[in-house]
Amino acid sequence: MEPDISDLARLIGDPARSRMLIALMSGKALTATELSLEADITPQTASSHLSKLVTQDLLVMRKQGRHRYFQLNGYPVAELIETLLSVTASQPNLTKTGPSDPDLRQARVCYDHLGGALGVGIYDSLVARGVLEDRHAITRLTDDGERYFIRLGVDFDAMSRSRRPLCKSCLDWSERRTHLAGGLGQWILNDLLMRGWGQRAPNSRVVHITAPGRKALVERYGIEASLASA
Amino acid sequence: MEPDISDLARLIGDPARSRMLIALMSGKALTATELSLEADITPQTASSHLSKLVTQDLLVMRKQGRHRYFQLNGYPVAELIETLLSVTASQPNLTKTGPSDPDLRQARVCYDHLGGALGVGIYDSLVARGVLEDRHAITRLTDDGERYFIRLGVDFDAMSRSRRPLCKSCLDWSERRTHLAGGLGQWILNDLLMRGWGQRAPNSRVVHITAPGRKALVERYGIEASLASA
DNA sequence: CCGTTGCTTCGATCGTCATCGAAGTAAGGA
DNA sequence: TCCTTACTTCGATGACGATCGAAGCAACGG
Repeated sequence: MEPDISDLARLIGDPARSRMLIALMSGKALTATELSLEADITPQTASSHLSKLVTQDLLVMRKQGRHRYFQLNGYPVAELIETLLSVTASQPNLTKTGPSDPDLRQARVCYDHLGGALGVGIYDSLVARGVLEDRHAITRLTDDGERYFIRLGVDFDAMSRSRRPLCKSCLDWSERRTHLAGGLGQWILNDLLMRGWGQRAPNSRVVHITAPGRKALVERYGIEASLASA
Repeated sequence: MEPDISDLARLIGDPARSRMLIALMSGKALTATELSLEADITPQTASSHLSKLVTQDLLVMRKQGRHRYFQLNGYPVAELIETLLSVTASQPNLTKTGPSDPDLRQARVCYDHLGGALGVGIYDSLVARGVLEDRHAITRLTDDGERYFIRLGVDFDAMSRSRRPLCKSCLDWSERRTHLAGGLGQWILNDLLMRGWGQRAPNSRVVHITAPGRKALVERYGIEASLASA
């Protein structure tokens, strides 16, 4: 007898619940009210849904005074959502949305790292420069790549302490190609944001790149200039 | 606007449909009648469900006379199902099944490669022997490993012609650890079956290992003897 | 040709569950 | 203290879709 996946799938299969899960792919913790707005439902409906998602371990909840903050319950859940997004996006018969948001395709947060055309462009450039090695869809950091990132400021000692993979290929749903996940993928996104080269949109996963940030990304990662344009 | 994953999830979220999808994780093509027996529903209900699964690209169908053979629509779908299995198995609040089938945990087909304790045991042993390198959950074949598999009879030229990754880590739902997927994972399963060291159970994903097969696996892959016992 | 088997389509039935109005509790702040 | 806001619980309602009996079409084999 294998695990019964239908409960899990059915849990995600409700439109309101799936919209809330997608919103939480931003990696942020959102309140119940924020999530009800995301899903365009009343707070009482959201409350009922969120209770289910917490009971069945897809979300974790933290109380802060009267606020209830919800987050995805870790990386496996994010991976599952991204896999669903990827399969959905690659199967035209399942896609009934109109033209997708160009900003979202350009650059967006994929849980804790950068996705979209920009994320893929950085990945490709790093591979072309011998920083990463992509062999049969397996991604690893080269020795040169390690030195490259040390120069950029990465603390590999701290990163090694985590069981988190350094490089992990993450199939980008909008580009259908690989962007970088893992510890280094996360570092790249955080670095970009901390330097002010881009900002996260307040209520979506979009990452807007500034004009100076564009130049900096071209220079830093060797991406094509057209990829960093707004 | 992101892809709407709720349709896909809801499609899998029906108990009868999920049972059929799991049955097809054996990698075999099954007829509509066989699938209706798997799901314990009438043929007419199965027909209705299968039509949906084909229309929405989760399954492909081939007619042979009066027989309709259904298969999973490729590796991304298998990956999605295995991810669902893994998340389900790791979340006790979602698991309401009784003790799992020990044969299924021992050795089973995961789409086209070997999973279960045996699959994980082979993986661990290959890592310990320097055939595979598992670094931060990324799996790659070492140079020694390439020679090792050439000696075993692997044709890497033929395998390189496929875009299929050589080694891919696949998270095993019963062991919660990695077994080997990709071209080499597939080769190992096929080799084992062709040599008669084990046989597939007729109506499940279980792989039964013969007594001589046990010895051979211990010798060939250096697994612990206890792992190959029935 | 005819009976059997595999599979599909149709439509009525009924179980499931998302939804929100109403009501209530708790936290925050003036 | 009192008003506002965040959130939960309850229960009735109605939309949705899985299900199977009935019927039909096509392939197979004696």
